[in-house]
Amino acid sequence: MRYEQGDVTCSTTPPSPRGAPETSPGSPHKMQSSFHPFLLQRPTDFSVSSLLTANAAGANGPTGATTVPHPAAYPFTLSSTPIGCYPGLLPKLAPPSHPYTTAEDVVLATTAAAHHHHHHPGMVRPLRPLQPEDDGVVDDPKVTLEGKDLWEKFHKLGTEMVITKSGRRMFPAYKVRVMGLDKKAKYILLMDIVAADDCRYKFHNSRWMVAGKADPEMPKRMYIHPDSPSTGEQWMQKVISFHKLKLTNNISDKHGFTILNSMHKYQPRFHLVRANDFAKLPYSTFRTYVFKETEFIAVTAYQNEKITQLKIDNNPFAKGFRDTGAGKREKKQALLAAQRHSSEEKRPESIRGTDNEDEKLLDVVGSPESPLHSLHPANSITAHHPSWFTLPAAMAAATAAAAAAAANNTLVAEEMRRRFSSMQHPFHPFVLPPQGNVAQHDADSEPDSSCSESGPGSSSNPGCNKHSSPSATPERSPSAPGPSGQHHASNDYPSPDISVGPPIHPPPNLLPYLYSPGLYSGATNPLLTTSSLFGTGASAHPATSMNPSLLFNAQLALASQNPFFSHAYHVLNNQQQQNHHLKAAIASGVHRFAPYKLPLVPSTLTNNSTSVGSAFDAVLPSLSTRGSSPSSPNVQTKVKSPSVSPKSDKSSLLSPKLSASSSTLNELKSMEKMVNGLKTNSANFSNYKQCDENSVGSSDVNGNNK
DNA sequence: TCTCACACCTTTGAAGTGG
DNA sequence: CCACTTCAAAGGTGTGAGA
Repeated sequence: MRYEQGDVTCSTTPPSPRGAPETSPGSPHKMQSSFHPFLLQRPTDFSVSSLLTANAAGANGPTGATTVPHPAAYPFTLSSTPIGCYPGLLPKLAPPSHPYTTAEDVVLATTAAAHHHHHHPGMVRPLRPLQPEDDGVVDDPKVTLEGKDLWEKFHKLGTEMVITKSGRRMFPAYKVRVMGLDKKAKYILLMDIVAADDCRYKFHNSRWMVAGKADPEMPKRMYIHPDSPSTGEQWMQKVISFHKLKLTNNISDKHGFTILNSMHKYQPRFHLVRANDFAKLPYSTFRTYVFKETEFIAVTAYQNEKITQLKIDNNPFAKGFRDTGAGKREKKQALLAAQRHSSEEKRPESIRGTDNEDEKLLDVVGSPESPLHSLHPANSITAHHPSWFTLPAAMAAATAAAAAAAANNTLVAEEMRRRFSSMQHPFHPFVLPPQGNVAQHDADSEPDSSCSESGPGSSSNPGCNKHSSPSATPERSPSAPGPSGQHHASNDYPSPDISVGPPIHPPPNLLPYLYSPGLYSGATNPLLTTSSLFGTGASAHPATSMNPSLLFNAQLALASQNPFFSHAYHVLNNQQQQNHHLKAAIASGVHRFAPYKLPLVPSTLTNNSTSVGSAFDAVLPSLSTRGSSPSSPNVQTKVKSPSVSPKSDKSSLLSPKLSASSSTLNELKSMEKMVNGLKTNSANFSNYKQCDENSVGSSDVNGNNK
């Protein structure tokens, strides 16, 4: 790579609202991510019986894995009956008007389900928390990026992804191959796209440059692979493609597409979660993998002609624009070629080199000599986390399908399964404060083998902090490939940055919140974005007309911020320490922790990541923070100290001593606001708890699916 | 910077055909 | 009944004009 250690700087920027990746030793970037509860099942490829016992499966793995529920670990609920607190028949059977489920579907489904079981409508809520991962399953996931070569080609030029109002697919498609899974255990695979930094970019003089502070972040949505959940064996048999994920710049999008800001840099992430069903998702450990080469800048129209050409050359849908085709481009290129030819004949040799000017501009970006290079904030361990975890309507409907199945309504169940088997699973936005996502860290928790690479991406600069780069590791010298060699040492592909996210305790009264009219009144913004929730959005007041699904997610976010839950999680955490299963999990690198608990244990940082040279390296502002940067040498090299870097966003999250950063304070304030808003609904919690308790031990079954 | 209509292309699935 | 082919519709592309 072209990064020099000395060029690496640590961002002093406090945890960005957008979150930042937490890194851990050995390339894997373990970030304690908090995810929020939403409890739906996706029945795809699952038998009705499995649907009936979805939750039960959570207790007793479908594979026969012995998963002993530990009620003590879950102070709130532990029913094994999916129907217990999430009863019902399906509400909507008619196919959605669009291939993407909306949260509205979820709400409707859950509402109907509740009605069907004569539960208090207002008490509609997700399935009770399930016992996650105490299954004794030991796996060692290794994830490789498919089409890495192509991704690198784009990355070197500065990948651009077109976003449109109607939604646009990514190209190259995000595909991964997973190995090392437990063959019989079930996994849920997801991906999301997070802001790579706090910058807005512009394409000037054939290169990307920082053009200021980023616009308010768009609502976050997570995409669940349609085949989820499937067994490890099934996942390992094929290439896992997320090609159906669509990008949009339409903030009002109701399809569940991933909403991005144009001219902003993003980093796709892959999440691997071992869970039998969606209901367990929020409480399961997320293994997050980040492939630096998949970083891109969202655009409404291509800026770099080379990117355009690369797309045309490789995307079958764009064949019509290839040179061999008869498209307009051919004519244009022919014309350009002719012009170039004629002009070259007239120009002296010294000037003719100008043709390569663009090349240089682009190529230089990755040059170690470039001053811009020094800005790379690989060490900017800003706590990057999936700070959002939205509830896919598909999952809600799926859960409803399970409920329907439970009610012997096979037709309904089948319908629901059919309906959601082929759609994208949109999640709706809501974001948690960084604190909530960063908890403990275990340097040895993640196998290096699966996450040995993936280098830091771009750089940081004043007013523009790189944070999505999960890498807390220093840049690798161009001449000094990482431990695993040039990109592909142990594997054909470099391992991604990986992080292990924590499960969080479920806010028991999520749905009750959802139906609290007073909570979201007065606004007209249909989207209650996380931004708005945290005061960074345009809308400070949720709308009464808000899409129920979005509202739901917002509720989840809010609920998750409730100190009460944090405390519960803390208790849970302690209790779990007693559990030998948990210990085993910890030993294997999987940790649970209280998502919102501070202080946090910093992770060990290692410098074994590699980075794919990218044009993005040049998008940094001329003002380098290198010299003055508090960048800690400890961060630049392998670090196993909790003190990490004082300027690290991540460190600020991990260490109580650093929690006093301004940004952290702001986030705390935001949390306080949300909590205040939740107080009015806190009474609902007791109801929820009671319900869960009533349903404890009411189920069994297995996950004989498929 | 963004949106839109457009031509060109692939993908998908239903319908048709033959063994 | 199955496998294969054909066909049309749906939908994924980048383009370029216009806002």
